Amino acid sequence: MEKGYNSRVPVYLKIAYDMREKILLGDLKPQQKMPSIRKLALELNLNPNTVKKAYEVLENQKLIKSNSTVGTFVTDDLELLLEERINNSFETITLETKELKKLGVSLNSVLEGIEKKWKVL
Amino acid sequence: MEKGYNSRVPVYLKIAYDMREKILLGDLKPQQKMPSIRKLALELNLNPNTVKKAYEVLENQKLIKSNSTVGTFVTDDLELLLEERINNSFETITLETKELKKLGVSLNSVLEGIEKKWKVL
Amino acid sequence: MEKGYNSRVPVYLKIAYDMREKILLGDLKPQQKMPSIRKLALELNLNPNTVKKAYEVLENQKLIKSNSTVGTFVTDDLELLLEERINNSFETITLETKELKKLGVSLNSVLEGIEKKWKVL
Amino acid sequence: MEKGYNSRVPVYLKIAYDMREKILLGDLKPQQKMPSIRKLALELNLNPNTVKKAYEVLENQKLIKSNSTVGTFVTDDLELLLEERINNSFETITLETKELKKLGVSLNSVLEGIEKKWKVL
DNA sequence: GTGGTCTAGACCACA
DNA sequence: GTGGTCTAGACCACC
Repeated sequence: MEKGYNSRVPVYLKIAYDMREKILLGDLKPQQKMPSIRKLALELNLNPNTVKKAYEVLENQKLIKSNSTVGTFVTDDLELLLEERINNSFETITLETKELKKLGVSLNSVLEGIEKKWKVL
Repeated sequence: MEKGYNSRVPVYLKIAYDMREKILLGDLKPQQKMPSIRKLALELNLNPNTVKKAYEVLENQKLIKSNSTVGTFVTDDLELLLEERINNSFETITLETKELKKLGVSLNSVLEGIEKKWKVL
Repeated sequence: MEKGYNSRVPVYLKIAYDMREKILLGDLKPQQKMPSIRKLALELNLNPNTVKKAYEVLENQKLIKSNSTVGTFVTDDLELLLEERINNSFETITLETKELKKLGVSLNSVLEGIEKKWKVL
Repeated sequence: MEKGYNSRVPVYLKIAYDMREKILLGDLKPQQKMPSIRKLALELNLNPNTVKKAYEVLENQKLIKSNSTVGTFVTDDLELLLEERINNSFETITLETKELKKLGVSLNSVLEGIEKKWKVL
């Protein structure tokens, strides 16, 4: 879909996404120190501001917490946070399901639709 | 200026929601004329501007179409519109499902969760 | 690995919460020895690591103090700690109140809202 | 409290705060166009990136929505958003109140504490 | 014209 | 060392 020069996902989002994966998969554990902005920038051959922006994204998602003069750390409330996320997702799904029911879609259609997509996800 | 603790959703949104229900349930049919803003305002004992705002919401959702000289009408593309809505809902559900999968929730948990809620909806 | 739809809060947090209650309510008194991790794990039919994690939470909150050779004890600074907690809560409430004022909520709405909830708490 | 060179609130937060005020007070209305990043930067004699950062803060708060190639606009869901904010604040206050009750604080102390602060806010 | 991204590099406070 | 802020200025895509 995209290639070369203009791979239209911003660099800072890719970094954020990668680090998010590492956190979710337990590669980076709660309370653990993240690589420092400068170091990661050097390593990835990027401007520190770009890395900073990635970290800001993760901080907005409460996955990490920055502490000036010390470093950046994976949140210690990770499990709680994930529970919250899961509940939120279920809530959204419930709302949309409600909508579908009102629009005349059957329960089976909904379940099948989800099941079919699940494997491809 | 002052919002009480129990004020919850603004009135104009409630009206929009109610009229939406009537349209989706076929109580108001495609191409049918909506009650005039003034009449509805009188009936509900509200400021016409509030009703106008509700109608604007519905028009943004393409459920109705305003024709300044003649009145307001339910869209004639209702079927198409509903299909679009259904697709949108499914898309949202797919996105959230993707999120849930990544967060470690099983397909069965998702399906069961939806099924359980469905009956109560 | 797998989180069911109804799993809600992780077990170790529940335990931490329960023990916290016991400490705050004076069921476990300052300087008193906490049940040993192994004993509590047996009693609750849980993995000792789960209990250990709960104790870590409480230690982070300075409610207990671990002494590797002797055991785990309720802090002796409990009074001071409670005062701190109360101040923190008041500070949070003040911040939120400030927000509410800016959003146009009246003092009476706030007070009434709190009073109403208080009885149900 | 602060003066001169080192007034320790970052410029971008001041801007965000000012614009937020304008939105909440209705000075900038829902769906209305915000001043463009470049124009505001010129006007305030700042680097566009600084203004951009301020706008990012507001966008994170869902108060505004950026639309490349067109401009930045006050959200059209403002009323709904504010309702949500109010409910959130009340929820937080309720949680903290619950905490205070458990810590042995009386209802009157809580109400008085809030009332005293309210005037100074 | 608009916002979005990214670099290069400065200075700050804190410890 | 750390993160936080800010400037200066480039290029991009979209319309």
